[in-house]
Amino acid sequence: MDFDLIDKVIHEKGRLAIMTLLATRSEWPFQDLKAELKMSDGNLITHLRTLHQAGYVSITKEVLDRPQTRYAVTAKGRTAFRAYIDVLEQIVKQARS
Amino acid sequence: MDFDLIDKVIHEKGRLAIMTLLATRSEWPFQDLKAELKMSDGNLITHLRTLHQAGYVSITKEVLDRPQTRYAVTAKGRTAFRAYIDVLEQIVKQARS
DNA sequence: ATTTTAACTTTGTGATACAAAGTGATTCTC
DNA sequence: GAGAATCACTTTGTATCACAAAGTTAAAAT
Repeated sequence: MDFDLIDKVIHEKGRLAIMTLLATRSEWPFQDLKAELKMSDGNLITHLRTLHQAGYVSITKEVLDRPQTRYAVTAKGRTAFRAYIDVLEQIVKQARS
Repeated sequence: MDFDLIDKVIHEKGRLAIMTLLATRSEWPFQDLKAELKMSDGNLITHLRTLHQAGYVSITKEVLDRPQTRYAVTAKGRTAFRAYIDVLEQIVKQARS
């Protein structure tokens, strides 16, 4: 098992939680993520920026009633997330044997 | 899914690799761990100390031919590791659904 | 015009990973 | 017995990072 396969961008409690959420719906407004994750604004946005810079998350800014920024997983993000989950699965499998 | 269940002591690439190795045998000499993990002395020993301070790893020092320090998982460590692996499994399961 | 809300940015603290180099003790080699 | 080698550290330094708290900007509601 090569643990260097672990994607450090995803392998962080906060960002793993974000990616897991993002994977379940096509889009998430900032406020929803914040409510769900109970992170501070600063912390949440920093993680989102990190994911965005890695190309894993897209950002859509729009002003409807109030300004609303929506976040979504990109194709690249989905691939990376899937790969990360595969690695976790391998680790679980190995640990159970 | 509550990502705060993730044990930060184990949830680190290096220490996860160490725990995974330690779980496979009853005891590991320092040199064997080093050879297997390809970490620097300082990095390896720091992670081992972190694991030891958490009560997850025991240390046995002995001088045979050469000094040899052997590391092993404690009962507490085994429980924590199993719990961690359970969390990973939950994450995998959720991500796949 | 002031307040409120969303979405940031900035600042600061504290922890941590990691490498590289140094230390002390023991043993092997000559 | 002196010097080299080996093991297991420790120390030092750098760079990154998580996270909280407080400040900022812009738009909309009152």
